Amino acid sequence: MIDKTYTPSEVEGRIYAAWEDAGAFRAGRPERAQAAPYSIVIPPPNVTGSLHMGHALNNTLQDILCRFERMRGKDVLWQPGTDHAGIATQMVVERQLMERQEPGRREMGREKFLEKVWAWKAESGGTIVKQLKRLGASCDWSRERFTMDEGLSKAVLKVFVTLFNEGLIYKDKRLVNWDPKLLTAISDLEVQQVEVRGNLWHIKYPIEGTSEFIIVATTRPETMLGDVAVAVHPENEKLGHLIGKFAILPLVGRRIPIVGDDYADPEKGTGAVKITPAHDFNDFEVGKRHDLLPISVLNREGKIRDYEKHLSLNTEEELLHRTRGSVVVTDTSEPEIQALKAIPSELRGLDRFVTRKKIVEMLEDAGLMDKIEPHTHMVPHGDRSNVVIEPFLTDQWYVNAKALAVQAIAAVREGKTNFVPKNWEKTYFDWMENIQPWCISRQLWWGHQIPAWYGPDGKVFVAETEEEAVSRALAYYQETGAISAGQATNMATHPSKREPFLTRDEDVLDTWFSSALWPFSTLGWPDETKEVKRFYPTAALVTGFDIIFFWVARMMMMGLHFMKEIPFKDVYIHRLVRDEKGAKMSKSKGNVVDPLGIIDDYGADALRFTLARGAAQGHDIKLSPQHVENNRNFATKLWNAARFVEFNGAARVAGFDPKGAKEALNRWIAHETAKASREITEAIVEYRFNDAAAAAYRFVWNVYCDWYVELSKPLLTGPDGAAKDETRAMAAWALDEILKLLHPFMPFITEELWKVTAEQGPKRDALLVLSAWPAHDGLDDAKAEAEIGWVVDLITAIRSMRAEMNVTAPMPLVLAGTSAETKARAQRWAEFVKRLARISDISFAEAAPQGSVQLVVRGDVAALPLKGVVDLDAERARLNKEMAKAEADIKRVEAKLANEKFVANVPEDVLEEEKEKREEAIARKAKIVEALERLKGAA
RNA sequence: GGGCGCGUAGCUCAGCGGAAGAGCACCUCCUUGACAUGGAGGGGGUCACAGGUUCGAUCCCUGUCGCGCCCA
Repeated sequence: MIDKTYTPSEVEGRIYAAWEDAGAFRAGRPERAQAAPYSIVIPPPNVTGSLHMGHALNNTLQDILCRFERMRGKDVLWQPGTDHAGIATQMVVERQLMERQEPGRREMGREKFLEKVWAWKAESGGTIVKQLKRLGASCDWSRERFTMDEGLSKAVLKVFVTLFNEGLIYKDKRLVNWDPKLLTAISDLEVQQVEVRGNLWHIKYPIEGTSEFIIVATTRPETMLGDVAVAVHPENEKLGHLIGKFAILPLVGRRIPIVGDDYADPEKGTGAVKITPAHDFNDFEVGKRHDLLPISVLNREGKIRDYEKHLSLNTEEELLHRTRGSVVVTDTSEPEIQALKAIPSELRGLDRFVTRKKIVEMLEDAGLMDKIEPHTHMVPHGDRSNVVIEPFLTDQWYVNAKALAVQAIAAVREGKTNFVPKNWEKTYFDWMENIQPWCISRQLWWGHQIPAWYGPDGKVFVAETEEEAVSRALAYYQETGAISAGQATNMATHPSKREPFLTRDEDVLDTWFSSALWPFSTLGWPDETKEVKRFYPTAALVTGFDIIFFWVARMMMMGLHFMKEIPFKDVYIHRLVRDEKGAKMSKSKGNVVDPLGIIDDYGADALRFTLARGAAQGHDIKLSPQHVENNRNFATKLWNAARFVEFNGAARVAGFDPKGAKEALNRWIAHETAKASREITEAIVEYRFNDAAAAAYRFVWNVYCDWYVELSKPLLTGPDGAAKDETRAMAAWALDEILKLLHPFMPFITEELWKVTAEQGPKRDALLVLSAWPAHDGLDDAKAEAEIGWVVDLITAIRSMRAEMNVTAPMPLVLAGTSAETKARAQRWAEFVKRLARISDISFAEAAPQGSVQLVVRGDVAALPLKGVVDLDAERARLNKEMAKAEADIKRVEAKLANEKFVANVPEDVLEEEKEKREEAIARKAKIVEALERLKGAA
């Protein structure tokens, strides 16, 4: 017996467990050994993460694809896992240490700290996995991977070393985006531009040997300590003559050249800009063009350097702990030392923002501040730390992304990988074609430590294992005579003796470096596993547009370089889930909707169906509780339809073939089922999730429930016999097909119904999740459609008239001047029409009785003798309205047909169609005229 | 400044060359045996604006105006 109501919270956990117990999600099930493979890798959520609405959408869509393809018989691998989220995880654990008042990361040292991180991961890292299960995600959890696990780490090392040996990874001194709070480099992509209201300070720089000034405008006066030039546009009429002269840098007295460079926009600010190559990306380029040595005046914490204390960019505290491997140790040049010495002592060691204030005061005191203009501009912020990012000159590891991008661009150009919707290609190309070197080193501890070892002279040895790096290094230094054979042997056999002769790079790789390998590293690469062979390349990648650069592009590069093949055939890009008002969900706005809360209240199926129905390509989804409620109602509707079927003894019949149905009603629902399954299948294949969901919704509610169930009632409650048996079998069959068609969208309720409906009829072979997707051939039936379509239209027309005329009482129906076919049809369906349209009796006549209301249904006249029952004036008004419509239709079509050019240009079938339209409209008008005549007679 | 996208019923959105659609909301009626988490019916749109292409434009092109997002 099916319960009266469906309670998701009582069912979902049990159903999920049943799937897992059956190993339903496992790739490589023996019976599918010959099946085509289908694979998707999950965009790995952060191990620190918990499920938000974006995940819910992303994973619902992947789950629809996976369940669909699994039902289509494929050997599906949905590869799950999480990434180690270097910065985020390290921050979480450090915060935890602080809260517990335990020693900090530096105090406990790298090894101890990493133990703490792993302990944290073991305890809290599985949150999101549990949450994905509540959503119904059919991942192969037996293959769950983690970017820091052994296999993936092996892949990372292999890739790093290979690219290094190929010259595609190298160390370089460049400006990076430096996070002065987290004390690490971050990539361009981790920087958010934030609009900030600041000032444009106009500062007077004295011109050497004159009493004149050149005025520069800047948003960052504190960087003037590191100025190396002033630039003006070479064609600047007012200032051009100053090129070649020198300015005297205020407060420090350093002499700096005035150079001509078209970077200085004559229209902007004062037309002259200060050049600070060590603290600005544009200035760095200008500096290079003019051979100017950068001067770094800030240390890694964003404080003014103090040359008396130390000359590295590290602070004193850092110096105590540093080893030579740290990339931040940078040699300081002699001119730089001189420049640092010139910095007023009261500024040294001050924070950058304090310095700004102080410098402004000092300049004002010196009378060198020309003016201060309020100025709103974009300021880079770290997306994790939320502090202002500092362009910072350091040694870091880079990937030559430009070289790797060539193939990645070509693969999309050649259509090997397709973006859906297609227009994302443009975004991809724009970025790929202007790609910058990818900074992959991070000054963190949690991550894949860079496999590079340095000798005493700074020479670098890169290898997958320490043994290999050490042996190569020792051989090298033995050859150069730096060490003796004995020393070499000693260090080779005793790891503890290596330091400080050989030290390992302390830094780790960007988390995205390991994520870039995800489509193959998770399959076991670099080992030659059967999974790599079978499941690479993957079929589709489903992700948000925000990580096209971070992730998609990099997977393309790495996949093509190492696997010689694209990582995925299709990239489906979905949009954002917004709140019901269309605002972006954010913690600070407090409008975040928790998917787990929605699942608690409405069930996972309702949430999934809502997201699927909203997932139109290229559109954000506005999620309102109202929509979720509607889809919960849809689930209820389905549940009740199943109850109806069960009550009426409509059990499945073994070997039932819908093709053999005799009853028009049954042939009709088979026809409609085939149509719906075609629509749904095509839509999913084309990633039109909203269309697929809408087609399913329409079929279940507006076809099966509204008409098939209603029309089947007389048969099901009527006398026993072949027709009743057939209807029972068909009702059950169609319900089964519905369960299958809805399963990818609403897996829980459909699986539950699959189970409870199994109590009647033959035993089920398998869980719904593993059953076969509907493929219906030979069920299309135009004749059945014409028959049932007529019944539906007739009933609808009568109901409509009733509502309009406000007539509720039963009434007789007279079919006037109908064809033999219609007459036969009416006789066949008399009982149904009577029941659903509240008709007391059906009769036939040559002409409609006087004073009757006449309806035109598919060309036939249905008359309802309502003299004295309805307001005939109202009926006249209704008919006149109909007539106006018919006349307008005729007029429009005739205008077209009278147009010579139209007749000449239009394709034959369109012309035919138009002619038919005309005939239909004329006939319709005639019927209306006739009806009006009858009415006249009745008055 | 460059790029992408969007302005269609009160709301959320489909449609994207041949007679304006759905869901929700709204109004009217209905506790008839699956379902009131329901049923039946209805009203409601110069498809942002202005040009152009076409026999024909919500759909294609150009421009304007609004609104997003991404990259400088």
